[in-house]
Amino acid sequence: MVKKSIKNKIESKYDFEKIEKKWQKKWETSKIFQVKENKKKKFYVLEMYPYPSGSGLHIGHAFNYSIGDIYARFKRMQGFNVLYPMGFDSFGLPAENAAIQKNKHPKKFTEEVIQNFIKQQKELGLSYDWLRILRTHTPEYYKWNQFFFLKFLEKGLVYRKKASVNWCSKCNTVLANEQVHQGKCWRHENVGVEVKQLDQWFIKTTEYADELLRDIDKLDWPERIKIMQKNWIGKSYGTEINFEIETPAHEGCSPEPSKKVWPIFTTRPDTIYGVTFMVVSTQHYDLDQLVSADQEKDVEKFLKKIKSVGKKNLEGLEKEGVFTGSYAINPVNGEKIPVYVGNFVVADYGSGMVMGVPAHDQRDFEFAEKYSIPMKIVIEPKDYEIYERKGQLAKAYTGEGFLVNSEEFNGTESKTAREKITKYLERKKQGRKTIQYKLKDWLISRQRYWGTPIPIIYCEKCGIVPVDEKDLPIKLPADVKFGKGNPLTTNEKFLNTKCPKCNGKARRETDTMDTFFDSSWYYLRYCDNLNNKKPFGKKKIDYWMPVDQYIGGAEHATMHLIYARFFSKVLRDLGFLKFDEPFTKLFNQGMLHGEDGYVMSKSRGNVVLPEEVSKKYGIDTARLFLVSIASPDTDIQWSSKGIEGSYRFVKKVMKHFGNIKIGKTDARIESKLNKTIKGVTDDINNFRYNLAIIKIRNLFDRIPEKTSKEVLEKFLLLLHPFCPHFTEELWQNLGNKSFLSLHKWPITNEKKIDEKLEKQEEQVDNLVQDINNILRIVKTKPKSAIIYVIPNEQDIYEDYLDKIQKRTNLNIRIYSASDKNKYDPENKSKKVKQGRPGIYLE
RNA sequence: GCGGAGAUGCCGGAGUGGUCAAACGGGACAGGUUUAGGACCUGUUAGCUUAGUGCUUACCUAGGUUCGAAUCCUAGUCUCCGCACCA
Repeated sequence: MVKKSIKNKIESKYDFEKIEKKWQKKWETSKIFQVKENKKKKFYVLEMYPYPSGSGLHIGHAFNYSIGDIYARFKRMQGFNVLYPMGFDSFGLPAENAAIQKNKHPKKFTEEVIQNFIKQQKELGLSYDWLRILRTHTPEYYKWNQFFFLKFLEKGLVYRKKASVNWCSKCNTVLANEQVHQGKCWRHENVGVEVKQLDQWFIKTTEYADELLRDIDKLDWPERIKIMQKNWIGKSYGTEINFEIETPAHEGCSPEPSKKVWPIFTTRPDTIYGVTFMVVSTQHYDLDQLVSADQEKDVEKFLKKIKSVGKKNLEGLEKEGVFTGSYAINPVNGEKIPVYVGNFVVADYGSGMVMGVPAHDQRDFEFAEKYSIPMKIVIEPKDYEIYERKGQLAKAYTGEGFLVNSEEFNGTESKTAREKITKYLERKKQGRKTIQYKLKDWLISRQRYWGTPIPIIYCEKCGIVPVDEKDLPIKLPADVKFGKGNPLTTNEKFLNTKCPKCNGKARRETDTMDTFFDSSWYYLRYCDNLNNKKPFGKKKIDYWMPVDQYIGGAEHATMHLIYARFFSKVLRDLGFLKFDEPFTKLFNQGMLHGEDGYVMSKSRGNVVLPEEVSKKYGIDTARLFLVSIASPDTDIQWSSKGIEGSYRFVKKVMKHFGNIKIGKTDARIESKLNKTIKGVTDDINNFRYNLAIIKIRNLFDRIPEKTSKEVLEKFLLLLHPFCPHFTEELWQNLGNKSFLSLHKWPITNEKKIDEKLEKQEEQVDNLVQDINNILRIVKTKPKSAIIYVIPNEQDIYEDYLDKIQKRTNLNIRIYSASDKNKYDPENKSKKVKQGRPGIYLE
């Protein structure tokens, strides 16, 4: 009882809990953050929507969302019509697994989690337009995934192909790459993951590779993300060369010896005379055709060995291979060279086969050395040293030089030879100039339940038939049995259907879509999320899109951000949109680490919950602190002591506004105010929130006890995006009836910025320092200070008299140096200079 | 291997040619206030030196450019991140 009353006494001055609840409620009931298209200029602020995980929000999320909310509030105050929505990426494997573990249906589980998320997000004071919420697991949303899939199919951007998947025989299901730990299933340590070939759906992202690459330069994105995307797309120029390959007769499949032309891709056609072998990937789907009867056993043995090693092994894997029994003919000189199958060739880059030039490629060199394949030098560098060592190659020479052992091309410089040889091959119809990308087509099939069903039907007569648009959505059946693999494959009700073409017996596709499909267009749906006739209305899209400011983590640099860009481009070509790029600007926030320096996680036990922080300091303080630690694009660390500093500031502001006296303003504070407005506006615009807050704090330190209402109001405006709740409260206390949230952002009045006045501040600081310096040195304990100033500076120091007294803890008297009646026992007035007064302490 | 980012005082972190012994916050220390604790206020926080001064050493290391470098260049060390046998 006693304790409680003390607590109340202390905290009665700043009851943040009450204030925050009050304003959150007011914002909600007044619907001020709900937006519609209008004549104002729009601004679309978007945070990457979260995956609703069971553990809820931690303070790191609060950091992420604060960054966006501050920006949205700022832009709103600047007069833009701001679209700032939130939604949930609610399909996906983790939900399915979590649901299975907790024996709860994924839908129920997910929706409960989302409810909790929303509650937590609302408590952070985020200014979302909650009417625009979307959840990807609802048929209202995923219907359009299916719709777009069909559109893509129509346009020829979808195809079906065999591809390898990770398969656990115990789980009886496909595993995601993250679920494969060192070649074993994540749940069954002793079950090796098999690589199975399954028919899978692909989207032709590669069709847009070139445009995706080209348009990167248009984007106002962090440079490193752009570079990552460029590398990911990986464009390289080279030559495609046709090698004829002879495979000896093979009883059963091919009784006659077969001849087949294989194209290979190389960036170094200048080394073609140095080819001494060929290597095909172990994963190549046509590998069988190359293997002769004699070599069949060896190859099989080798393939088995490779598979048991596991797909993704650590670096430094030794290059290995075996002879296939086939020979290739070098198109330039007719040489017959052996074809190997090797573990170091990537199956889906180029044609899955490479020409081996051991003298001029390090990988080929290692392979040739191991299997004693001859090496032929065809490029000689300008300095001959490399080759004179022991008469043998120590390593491949991969640089430029002049051609040797290359018949008519001898003596040509390697760079020109690339052109010449390519042209030569083109003339002989044995090759052509070409471009290769590292970017691969997008495999969207997931053999899992919790995702969008792929709208395809397999008819016994007609084969693969797309679902009719009018039959969408193909709903995910609710009543399913979990346990063994994808429950859709055993759900007869779902499986059995009729062929839309012939009305005959047919089965549904049981694969669902990769959730990156969902996230590739969700930003469009926000613009018109309640539309049940179309994915979105054209007018609305034209008004709101593209997203002006996208905010999210760098971990999405290559996946989501490429898919979304691709999707937009396709939709543009399908006539749905008019723009090329969905996200004009991108900001990558840093990661918030726990107090121990590690990433926040439950298992580490370093998770800080926003509720806890809120309870102790209020969410305004938490927001302020999170963005003042450092620039928001760097990784930051939570500090339970650091937040005290922000709390102190907030309390100081509350206290100051608790006993203000409205009076006149003066040039000094006006200058400081306008300088601050200018700086803060610029800082927020560029996400330098930490610097903006420093400027705001500096301004606050200069606000006198008695000042104009306008100064106080402008201060609140500047602070509002960071601390929306208590600033609203103080705004109201000043007698305002309207929302601060809707008030216009202050505009800098350049005329009022006076550098002279700013300099005077510095002079005063210097004086205080000087006095304190003397105080430190002097052995006596002076009680007062006499200051001698040049006559025209007298006013400056008198203005600051109170402050100087406070900061030095002395009585201060000021005399003009020219004053004849001044008290000056030690003649210190002699020391007076411009901007530097004389000081006498006693 | 390739590509990217970075290294600042006790800590976090600004600063990217002079206005820098270097913003701001935290911590520590000192003083004030207070019945006490807390809270609050003020100051100090590289070293020496001085009634408010001056000097030296300082922004990863070693060189260099410059009248002048935390900031630019060269080399190196370390840290973090992305891709990874892409022919």
